[in-house]
Formats: sequence, C-alpha cells, structure tokens
Amino acid sequence: MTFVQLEYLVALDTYRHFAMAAENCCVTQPTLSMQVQKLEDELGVKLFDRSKQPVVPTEIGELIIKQARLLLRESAKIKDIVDEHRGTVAGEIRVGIIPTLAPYLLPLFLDNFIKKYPQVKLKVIELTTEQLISKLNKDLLDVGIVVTPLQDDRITEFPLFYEEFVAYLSESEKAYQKEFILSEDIEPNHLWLLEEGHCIRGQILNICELRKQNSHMRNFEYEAGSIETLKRMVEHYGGITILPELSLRDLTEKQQLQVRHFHAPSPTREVSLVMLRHHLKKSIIEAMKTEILNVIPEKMKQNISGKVIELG
Amino acid sequence: MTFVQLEYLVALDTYRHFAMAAENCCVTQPTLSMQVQKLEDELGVKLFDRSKQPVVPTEIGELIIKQARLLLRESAKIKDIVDEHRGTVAGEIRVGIIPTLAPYLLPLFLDNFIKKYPQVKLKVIELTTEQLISKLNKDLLDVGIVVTPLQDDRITEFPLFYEEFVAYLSESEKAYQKEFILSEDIEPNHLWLLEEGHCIRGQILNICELRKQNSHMRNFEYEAGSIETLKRMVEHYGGITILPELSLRDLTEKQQLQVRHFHAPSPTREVSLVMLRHHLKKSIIEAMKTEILNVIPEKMKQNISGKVIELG
DNA sequence: ATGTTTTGATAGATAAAACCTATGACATTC
DNA sequence: GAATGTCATAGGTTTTATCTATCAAAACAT
Repeated sequence: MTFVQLEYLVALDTYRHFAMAAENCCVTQPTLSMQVQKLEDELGVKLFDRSKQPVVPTEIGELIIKQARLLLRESAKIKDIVDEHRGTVAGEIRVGIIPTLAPYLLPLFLDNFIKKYPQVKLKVIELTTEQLISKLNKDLLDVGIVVTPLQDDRITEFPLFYEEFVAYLSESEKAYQKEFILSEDIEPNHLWLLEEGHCIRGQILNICELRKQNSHMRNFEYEAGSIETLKRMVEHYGGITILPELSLRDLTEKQQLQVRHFHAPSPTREVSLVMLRHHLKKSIIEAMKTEILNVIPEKMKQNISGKVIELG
Repeated sequence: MTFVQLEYLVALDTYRHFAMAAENCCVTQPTLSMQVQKLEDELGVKLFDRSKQPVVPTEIGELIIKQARLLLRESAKIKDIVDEHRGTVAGEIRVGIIPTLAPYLLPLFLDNFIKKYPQVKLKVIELTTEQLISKLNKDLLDVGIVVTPLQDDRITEFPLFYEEFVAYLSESEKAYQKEFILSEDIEPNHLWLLEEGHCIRGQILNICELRKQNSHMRNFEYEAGSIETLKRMVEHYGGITILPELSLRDLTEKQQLQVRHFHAPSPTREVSLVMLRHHLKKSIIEAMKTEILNVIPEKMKQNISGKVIELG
C-alpha cells in the first residue's frame, strides 16, 4: 500500500470515473487502473463495482476510502508541522467569508496580509454560512470567517471579535429622537431585512423578537441583497434597518446622524475563524488570525457589555 | 513520502541506531540511511542529529516521528477493516493479563478460543496492571485483561464481568461462625495479603478500610506472591484472606467450608478488556470478548448486588 | 440490427526508484 | 596508532511505476 494508491483510490471515489480521476492525478488511465487493482489484490477485496456506470465503491470500499481520506489528511499534516516549526507561511489557502462581513473586514487586513506573506496564495470566496460549512466539510475550503457559535462538532471555532448590532434609521422614525434604542422601538413594518440565507437576518429577527409572528403575518416584504442596499433603502424610502458595527466605518457625517446604538447590553454577534477539527495549514491560519486581530479595535475583542444573539 | 520511509523513520527512532533499525526492517543499513535522507530532503529539515551517539531525533524530528507513528497505526487499520468486514479472525495478538485473573480465567476460555480460531497466534503474558498499561502504550501489547476503572484516557475499557470478593478463613477465626461476614469481622493482624504490585491488594485494603492505618502500624508482614499461596497460608497457619470469586471454582469440599461471602452489597471488582483508544485487530479482540463472555456465568455479567471497590 | 462511442483492462516498453554490495570518512576506544 | 563502530557514498541490479498502444465489453445512436 502506497500513498499514491490511496490518492488514486480517493480520486476514483470522487470522480467515479477512471479516466477523469487519472487526469486529476496527472497520470494516464491505465496507471490509475493498475494501482487501484494492485491495492485490491493486496487487500484481497474488490473496492469498486465496475459493472455499474458510473463505477461505485463496494460496501467495504466505502469504509476503506474513508480511512484513506483520513490517512491522506494526516499525511499532509507532516508538511504542516514542518512549516509551522520553521515559521514558513506559504502555500495556497482557500478562505470563505460571509457577505455581511466581507466588504468591511477584508479591506482592513487583506492588504497587510498579502504584503507580509507574499508566498501565500490567497483565494477568498464569499458564501453564506451554510454553503461555507458544506464546502469546509468537503475539503473545498481551508478556513471560514463566519458568525458563531455553530454547534457543529466537526468544526473548530476561534472567536476573533464581538461586533455590535446598531440601528440605522431615517429622521421620520419615532426612535430617531432617542439617544439609545430598544428592540421595542423598532416598528416591524418599517424594518428592512436582508433576504433569506444571511445569518444576520435570523439574528435581527431574534433581536426584534419577530420569530413567531414572522411566519404568519409578514407585512414586510422588503428584502435586500446586501448591507449596502439596506442603507440605501433607509436613505431613500425611510424606515429602519440593523447594521453590524464594522459597516459603520465609512459613513458620511450626515449618515452618522442616522445611527443609533442599542441600550446596554447591546445585541452583538460573535465572529470567528472556523475550520475542520483536524485542519491543515496551521501556520497560515495562525498568521491570518494574528493579522485580523491586529486591525480590530481592542474593545471589540472581548464581549464586555454586549449580549450575543443566537443564530437562526 | 512513502509508508516505507515512515517505517524506517520510526524504526530509527526506536533503535536510535541505523544498522539495528535496518536489520529490524529487513533491509541493509545503506538502504535505510538513504530513505531517511530522502525524507529529510523532501521535507527540507534534518530529522536526526547524527553527531550524537546514539543518534537522537531533532526537535522537529520528534514531532514528525509522532505523526509518522500515527500514520502507520492508521494505515494498519485498513487491513483491520478488511478483516472485520470479512469476518476473518486471524493474525497475531498479544494479550496481557493480571496474575490474580490469569490462572482462573484463562483455562475457562483459552481452549475453546484456539480451537475455534486456529489462524490466531495468541501470545499471553502475565503482568501487573501497571506494567500492562505501560506495554499497551508502547504498542508492545494489543489488549489487556485487568481490573477497572483505570481512569487513563488513552485507554478504552470494555467491562466483561463483575467478580465478587469472598473471605477464606480457618476454623480458628471468630468470623468462621457467621454465615455472611462484614469487613469489620476481619482482624487486620490475621489478614494475609498479596505483595505490592497486585491491584487486588489495594482493593482489599480498601474493603477492610486499612488504608490509613496501613502506613503507620503494619503488624502484618505476611505477603504472598499468588492467590494460591494465600489459600495455603490460611490452611497451614490459620487466619483469613480475601479471594476473587473465580478462584473458588476448584476448591475441595473441605475447602469450600472455609469460604464466607460478604453481606450484600458484597465487595466486587470489575474485570475489563482494555486496549488503546485507537486500537487495531478489532475482529480478534471482538472474538476474544465473545469467547470470554460465553464462559462467564450470566449473573456475573451485571453488577446487581455488588459494590465495586476502588483501585489502589 | 449494426456501427460508433465510451469505458475500463491488458500488454509491452521505458523510466524511475529502491535496494544491495563494497567501500569510504570520521570518531571513539584500546 | 591500530582497531572498532558508525553512518555516508558509489555503482550496479532488481523492482516497480508509468507510458503508449491496443483490446474487450457495454452503452448509445442511427
């Protein structure tokens, strides 16, 4: 049994097609066929049923493929250990980030990061939490930046900071007169929400305690695709919306007048780096963690006066 | 990186000597040298300091050797998965068993076992619990039969049965007149104990609540090497001792008169199969578990009226 | 039904590697 | 300073992984 055989085995399981799996492994189809056969001979069991189209793993094949994936993951850790020990921060890393963080958090640390670690090839994708976790589990991402806690025991969370929710409202709103607002001050019919799929949507419904009513009476059908759109809606059509703290960074003076913080304990979301429990690329992830924390204000790093709102 | 290289690496760490490690791997010293070098080149780090004698792993070498051991263990599981799936019970298994169980438990199931599974090469060694756990952790044993709970989180325990402690005493003892005895009935000065190292010793001291006094006043200096010796001592010199239930199996009628059970809840020990958390040879161990349970009376398989005594 | 395409297996040649024997370099010991 | 112990190196041999070319069977299309 060789690592190469295990790679071919896993590729064949992924593609369910000898030629495609072989191409993915940068070898010819007979090479991959032979090695899979050799492995089957060595173990004394058929791993794939080739009579089916596409080929499917046998019952025992499934089990062995699972262990093969584990072995390949653990073998990749050896290079990880070396990188970490030498302080080498290099290689490709695939990062997923949710849309309500991406435009505000990425500009803060990304420039620094790519300048400081020129050997890292960074691939960032914007995804909803659900898509992100799914890709993480399929090993199509190395790390994610999402709102936690997720309660998924395959996933490790490194909390980065706590971000307050704040209200953004037009002069025409009653609550505009108040210095600090309460969830009761928010008129459900005036509330602009993001469309389904964004985790922030569920949290805002939780803040406003609209969970149950929501399903029955839904007389707000205003659903935006981004935080920036929400702001524009309030500015053009009046009403109220709820924004995460980092999105306030580049408001104009006039816009700032429309911001109202909540009464303490203010609703807050926990933002974390998340990765598979047995994750790789430790040194790059560690570097990224440090770089993010460097640009986050101290007071956001602990949740002192906030109340973390549960997810959807 | 190949599995063979990892094997050589681990062997070199074990023997700290190229020629010996090579011999252990059934190759010549240059072969092993070359492969270790190739691995070092591939990873870009020196794994061993060859200037020392014996050779020692470098700091990073230690980390990588640890991961290599994990990889080899996990790779061995692949054949384990095949064996289990096919119901093959074959191969070598190294079993450790404590001396207070060995002479009573082994004869009960071993004959059956080796007849039923002729392809298993069984190696049984009698060891104290401490020695056994140490060998298990060094991968010099596959499974142990000991008294639990051990409270060692590297180890998995499969409880097999609950064995009562009973008193064995001479006619001259006061307690001989009673039908059931209590721990108070045992005269510490008349008590025969096994020498240090046997886990049963600590349990008996716990039963008799002699723990604290023990260290100060120890006017019993009678320490036997085996359960059988304890019986002889009582028979020849009088006094009392405490035996595990299975050792009563082949007492003569006369000897049986000297047995007294404890009042319920009677002191009991839990006997378990123990193995490393990530153990191998699942199918053999499973077979052994079944065979042992087959020869143990039903009533011993649950701890109904007993009180499990803590270890040492 | 028959020709075409797709898919995986097989055969023979080639390139890469793992391994062996023999020997060299260096340090330690007597 | 010769002998010994230890690991590295060199050159040749065997083994193995891979490639190209081709075959056989099944699926698909005409």
